[in-house]
Amino acid sequence: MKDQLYIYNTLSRKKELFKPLIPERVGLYVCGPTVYGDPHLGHARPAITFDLLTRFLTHLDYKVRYVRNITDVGHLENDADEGEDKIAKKAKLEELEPMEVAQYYTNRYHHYMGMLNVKDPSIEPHASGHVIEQLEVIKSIVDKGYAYESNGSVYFDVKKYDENFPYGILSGRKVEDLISNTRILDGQSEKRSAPDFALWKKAAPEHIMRWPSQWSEGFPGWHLECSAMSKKYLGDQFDIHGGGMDLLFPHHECEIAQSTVDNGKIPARYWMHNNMITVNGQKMGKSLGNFITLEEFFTGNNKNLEQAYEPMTIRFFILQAHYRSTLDFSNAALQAAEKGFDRLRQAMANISKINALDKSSVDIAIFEQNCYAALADDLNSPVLIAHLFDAVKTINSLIAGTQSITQTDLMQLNRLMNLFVTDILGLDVSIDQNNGNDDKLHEVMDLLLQVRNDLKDKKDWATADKIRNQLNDIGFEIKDGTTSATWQLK
RNA sequence: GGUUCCUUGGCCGAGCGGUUAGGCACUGGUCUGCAAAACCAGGUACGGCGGUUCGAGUCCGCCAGGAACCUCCA
Repeated sequence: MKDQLYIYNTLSRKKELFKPLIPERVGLYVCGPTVYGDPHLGHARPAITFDLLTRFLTHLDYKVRYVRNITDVGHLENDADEGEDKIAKKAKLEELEPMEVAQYYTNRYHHYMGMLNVKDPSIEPHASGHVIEQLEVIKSIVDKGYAYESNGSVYFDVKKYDENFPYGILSGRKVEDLISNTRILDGQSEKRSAPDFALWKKAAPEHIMRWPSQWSEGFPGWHLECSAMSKKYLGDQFDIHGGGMDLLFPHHECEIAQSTVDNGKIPARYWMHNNMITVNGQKMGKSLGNFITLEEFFTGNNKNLEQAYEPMTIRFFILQAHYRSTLDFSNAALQAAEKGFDRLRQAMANISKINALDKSSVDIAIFEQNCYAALADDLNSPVLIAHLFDAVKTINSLIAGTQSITQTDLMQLNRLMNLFVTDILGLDVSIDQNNGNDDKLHEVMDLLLQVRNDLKDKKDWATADKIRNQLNDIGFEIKDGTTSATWQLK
């Protein structure tokens, strides 16, 4: 199984067999959030995608070191020459220390990712805590002659790089095109050429986030933190680099250029990019202002939401699409996901009600094989889920008595459902908190249903229906069986 | 303008040359006092036009429409 995982590599634009540099170990670096705003649905996608990846790799017995950064410096707005740091800008706006802003949104990010059942990475380095490492990378690049100083700032020399290395191998861009297609250069530009990018930026007097360096008091450039921190925690070269497709260019391209000069090799061997979540076919994003925060999804407090959605509905919704496809948000799609997930969750709870027989009409081995094959095929979670729904049908049929299963197969079925649904897809199917874990409530409900049963025996349908309807209004779903009834909270 | 990619049934979404993806919704049946749930059954879609092939949503070309990136963005 381990030697059959195929991953789509953006570098080659092909699915490739995954082979780690060091057997049994995987080094994974994923671009995390810039903490200057509340986490929205778009942030959930890479978090869940790479959570699925680490869960699966871990299941395959790899020892995974998962590094996901927190960007709390850098990421200039507008043109580099007049850019303003996003965190600093927000801080000024809210009259806070920049670190207060970063801390606040970092906490929020952690909280909501936790609700989505996203496991913490092994290391979560902050850019602000790695300025020294970033300065070292700059020095290394300057020493090798691929960067130049200009007015206290340091820029990466893309033209020179392109003479000796393949600039654009990830995004397919050509330097000449970049030069000719860039808008008219700012007259005061400190850059020699349009595609050059800042490694170090001299701070304007009003700029509050600043560190000393041999060039100026300033701050590190956009793309540097990932080069510096991946090197520190994963080495000169590691296995997988992940992030959103919108980071492909220029961020990851620049990262490759920096690290290649610094270490003499491309930093990661497999580059994975998750696609965007869209709203009406358009990317959900901070700048477009069409994003819905996770808090809003969970409370329903947004004009575009018809209702609140549970975190697991959101997770299921995202996993129902392949990570490399765009996923269009709509209430209808989310409501469909909610119902589908509920059916899956219900079936999971019902496995315990199945009676084993001495013969199986179901083939568990094929089911298992199908599930693994789906995951091994570039993490095809929608196909995996399709197979899981086949199992749901099987479970329901077993309860309905139209199929049979042996004790051995039943245990295997139970194990596999838990493995794929809970452990690997990370879907929390527990319905405890939702089902009233109050013993007294159970007793009262049982009493009520017993009374109703007596009414039914007397053919007092009016009163029996009244009880059922009103319980329904309160939020209890009543399912009548042939002899007794069961209930659950909706 | 450049680079990359997408267009599948009522909706969401798989599919990588040849047999039903799956979910939601819908229709009929079974069960039920009636419902609900569940089970059984049902609808045959692939933007347009050419081409390759015994055979094409699936490969190639052209056209139409859309998206992402080329400024920060997951």
